[in-house]
Amino acid sequence: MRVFIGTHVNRIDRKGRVSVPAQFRAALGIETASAYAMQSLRGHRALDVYLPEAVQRLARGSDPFGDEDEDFPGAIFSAGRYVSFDAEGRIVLPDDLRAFAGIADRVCFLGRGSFFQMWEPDAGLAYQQQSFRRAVENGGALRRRLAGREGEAAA
Amino acid sequence: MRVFIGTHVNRIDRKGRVSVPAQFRAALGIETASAYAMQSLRGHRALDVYLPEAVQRLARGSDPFGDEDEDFPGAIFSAGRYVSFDAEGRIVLPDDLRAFAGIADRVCFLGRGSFFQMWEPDAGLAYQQQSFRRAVENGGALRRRLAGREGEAAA
DNA sequence: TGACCTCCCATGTTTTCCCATGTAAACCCA
DNA sequence: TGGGTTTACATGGGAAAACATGGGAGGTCA
Repeated sequence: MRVFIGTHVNRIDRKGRVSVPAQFRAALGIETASAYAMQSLRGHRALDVYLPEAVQRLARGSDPFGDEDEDFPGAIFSAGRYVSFDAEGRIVLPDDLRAFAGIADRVCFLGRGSFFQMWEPDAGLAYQQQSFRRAVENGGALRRRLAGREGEAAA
Repeated sequence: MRVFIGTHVNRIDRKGRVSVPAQFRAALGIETASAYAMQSLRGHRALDVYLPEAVQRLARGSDPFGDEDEDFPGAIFSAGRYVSFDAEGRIVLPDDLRAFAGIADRVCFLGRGSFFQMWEPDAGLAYQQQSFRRAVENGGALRRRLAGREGEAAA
């Protein structure tokens, strides 16, 4: 199973290229030559990056969002872009996406399980800490899920 | 059943490597080449370490296009890292996790049953003693719980 | 033709792999 | 049971591989 985990900060060179952390590339799968990057649907000043399959699945209409919601799929397909990797594992970040996230010369990669995000480093780290603090406050259920103690003791 | 028991203090070398106590490695299982280390969800200045499956379990059923609630387990994925063992049973502790726990050149490993923690030694030992004292004071309830199980050794 | 993009190569740094060593615990045998 | 020996473990360091990063050449599109 592919899981995006951890926090990484990489530099953007003058050509607009940035290395995607090797761990994330591995999680995308070696056979994957591209990913789908879009303005965050979660209201963050950040970019969400998905597996190409995830977007295709959405395009086929097999998503949990009903047909009555035209905005959602529309937003997904107009606010995003496929980004492809060069031989060194870098992507070129399009200017408009970069502007949306306020990214200048460094990118903060946040692993979020089934996808990952790209942030301006200060904002990304601040968000990470804040959302982690929330998780601690409400963390009982999460802890049980991690420890494998919901139901039975497996760990 | 895999149980993490006991307290150990090991050194971090100049490359950031630290030996995981042999007992804990055995509890993780020889087939386990890695573990999941993350900022403690318990509000401690420490790192919680789980079996890799724990994260898989959490990642499963997480929809990349899910609603705002996904934001919540999402914090777990950015707050941690897979750490893998070398042939000598050591892991390298990432700088950010190390900073979070205030760990300099020594690590205190605390077994906590279904997982274990890594602490800065002074803080970890203080916490261990304090929580043990609390357990003694509330011993009645604890003993009743223990009595319901077959014999377990305490550290 | 010029701006831009992509593929390819180069380089310094970090990480991983492999082997060596000191020490402490476990084992064995008289 | 005492002493010697072996094994397991934590720790250290060098060499090789992986990685992030930088820049140039050729190709493309307007």
